[in-house]
Amino acid sequence: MIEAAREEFSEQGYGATSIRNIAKRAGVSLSALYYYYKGKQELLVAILDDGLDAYFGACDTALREAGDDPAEQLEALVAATVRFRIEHPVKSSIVLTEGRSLEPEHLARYRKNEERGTQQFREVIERGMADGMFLTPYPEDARRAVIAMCNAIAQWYRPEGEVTPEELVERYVSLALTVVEYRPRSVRKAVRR
Amino acid sequence: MIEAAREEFSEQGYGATSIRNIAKRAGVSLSALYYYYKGKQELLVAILDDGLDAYFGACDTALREAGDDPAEQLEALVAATVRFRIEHPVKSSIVLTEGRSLEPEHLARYRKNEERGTQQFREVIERGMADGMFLTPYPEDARRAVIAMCNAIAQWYRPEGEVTPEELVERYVSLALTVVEYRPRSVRKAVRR
Amino acid sequence: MIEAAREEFSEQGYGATSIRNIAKRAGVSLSALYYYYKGKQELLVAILDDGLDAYFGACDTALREAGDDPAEQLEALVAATVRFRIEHPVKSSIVLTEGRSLEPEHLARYRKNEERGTQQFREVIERGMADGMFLTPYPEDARRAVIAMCNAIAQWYRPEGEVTPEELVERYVSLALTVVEYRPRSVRKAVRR
Amino acid sequence: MIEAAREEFSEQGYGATSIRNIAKRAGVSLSALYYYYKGKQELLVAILDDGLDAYFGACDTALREAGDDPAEQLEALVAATVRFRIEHPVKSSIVLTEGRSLEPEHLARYRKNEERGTQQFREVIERGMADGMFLTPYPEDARRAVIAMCNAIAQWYRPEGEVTPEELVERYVSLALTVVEYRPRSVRKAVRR
DNA sequence: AATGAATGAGGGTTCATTCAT
DNA sequence: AATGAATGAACCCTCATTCAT
Repeated sequence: MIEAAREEFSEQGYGATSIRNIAKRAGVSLSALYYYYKGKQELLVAILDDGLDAYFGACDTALREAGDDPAEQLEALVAATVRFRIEHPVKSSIVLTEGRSLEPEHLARYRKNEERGTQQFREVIERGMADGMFLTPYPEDARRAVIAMCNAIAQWYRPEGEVTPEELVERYVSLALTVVEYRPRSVRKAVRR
Repeated sequence: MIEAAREEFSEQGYGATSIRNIAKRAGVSLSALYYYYKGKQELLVAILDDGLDAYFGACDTALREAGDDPAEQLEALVAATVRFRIEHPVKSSIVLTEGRSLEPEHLARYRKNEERGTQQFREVIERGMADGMFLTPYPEDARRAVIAMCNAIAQWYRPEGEVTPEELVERYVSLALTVVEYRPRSVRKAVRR
Repeated sequence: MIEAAREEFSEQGYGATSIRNIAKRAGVSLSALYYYYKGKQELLVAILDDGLDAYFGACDTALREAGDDPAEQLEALVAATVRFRIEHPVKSSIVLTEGRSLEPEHLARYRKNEERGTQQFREVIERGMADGMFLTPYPEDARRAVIAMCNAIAQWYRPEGEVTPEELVERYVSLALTVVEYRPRSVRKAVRR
Repeated sequence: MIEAAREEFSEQGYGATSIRNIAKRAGVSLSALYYYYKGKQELLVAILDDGLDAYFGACDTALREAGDDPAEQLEALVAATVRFRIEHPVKSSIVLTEGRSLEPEHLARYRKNEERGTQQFREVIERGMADGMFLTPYPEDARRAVIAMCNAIAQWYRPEGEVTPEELVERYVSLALTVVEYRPRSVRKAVRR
């Protein structure tokens, strides 16, 4: 039911989706849908909440398993994000595009959650800068770049493609480290001499 | 009139936009709108066509002014894209999000145009790889990353911000070169020795 | 439960009242309501029946306590009606306005009951006319006037007002006697001479 | 169209009336109805406005044609009201019952208009009291009684009945004068002596 | 060149009611 | 005795579009 809504929203956008089609797709009666959700907007809220929770859950787990090292943490975040975009392209696309369809009362909470995602990356990158591991002259833009490239995966990735998910994760981790101009400690020492 | 449509489409999405609101926003009668455009879909087509034309025009000009050097050409493409996203955020957002709202008959042409944008970047990067100027191990993913980070600008850039457009162009050019792991000829020579 | 229904019907009218709101107001589940009443219409019937019974009960009691004198009986009827309208404005308003919402099968009985109320007044006034106590040239219209003015109380009376219920009863009794042009026996004798 | 709405509202009440039935009754398409009226509520407002205007227009005319004499003016008001209730029972019933269906934004204006009707009667009666022509001990209640009895006509009067409209007007004028205990000047003089 | 009037389809939502439990 | 789940019909309203003028 919520899955059906997710797909419809994702394919046509919130505004263009008819709640009747959602019901039809879910194989439920229109009224049944209204029995469980107060309306179209509440469906969207439920979907967005779920999407954000799932994503942040994955991020938290990844961060917990990573060490303190900023590079490791950035790797963890990127890997988690890439995996999430690959495994949940529908959830991803809704979270990434339908925030604007929220009515004011739910928008605030959503924006705060969104900001939380931003902050996660920002902190890691800032710590990497402080440690001298990330050398990018534009940390904020680098952060945006990393996030944007990971998010875009949801739009183009198809499981039929030749690249395995794990291979893709590896690539994006590598790309992200390149973007922030990561220099491992050993190299830095070598350079210093 | 078309400008009004652009703004409505951009704010609410094609599906959620009412043609009446477009007319109201444009200060025209509903019938007048139908006199100039056959319908909602044709408005979208006109807007998308115009958006793509403007963007590709800017790319072509930039490429023409750049030399043969792949690095220079990548710089030109990135600069043109960033400028376009900054100066035309509305046009950009529609082109980047409302392709899915096209009915089948117009979709094919649109997809081809989209592909043309992809191809532009791909060719430049491939030439840079061939020349040994770009060292990224993942040229396709690097290309996607560059495009994604440039496109994202349309979503977050606000003219009130502290960064001037030209400063931003410079940053993104720099980031893009980082992503493809650009090594200028002189450096390469130095390294070789 | 029935009280909740009464209030909802009275505030918004039968047609505009939702059975869900009744249940909510009564603090009962929707199904519970259906367990005790077969449906919306039956609720209305119960309410109307109760309203009519209560009113006619009050009238009967009043008439029984009054003597045979038509003036006394008219006083009794008016006093009973006024009191009922004051004390039961909600019951009153439903009985007075929602008869039209009855479906045909219940309408007949309701109309007969309504007629009974009419008849009560009519008989008393006719006897007063026969006795020469009531001199109004238009007994039927006088009857309608008396009933209408008493009924209207349910619409405007507010307990916060300055007039006490008993004072109001007295006034309306007086007004009713005026309407029928009551002349006590003694006066009549005096006039005859 | 508005006439159809009037009849539906009058027969079933605003809340129970379907806008589709109004359209059907008017022989118009549903959309056509919405082309001329913004919605159900606006239809009601238009109907109430029209009803009040028509009634007050009749009152004004009647008062203008009457002299300064309070008795004459009361006669004029009663006659106008009775005629209006007879000739426009549908308009009357809506104005008299559907005020409660107004949404807050229109309610204020309506209440003010309603009050204007009240005031008209009140002033005339007060002047009659001041002149010593009306002797009723309860002028406010007498006013309410007169208004209530006139208004009730809309509910019961049927043109097939035996009483002609003009005969009814005469009766109600007479009843009203009885209610306020009108004593013509000549009589009062006679009594004084 | 331009518009007011009109339409049928479909929008989201609520309804009174039933049924399995 | 009492309820949560479910339904189909109907609700008010807005939609994109057409057409006579």
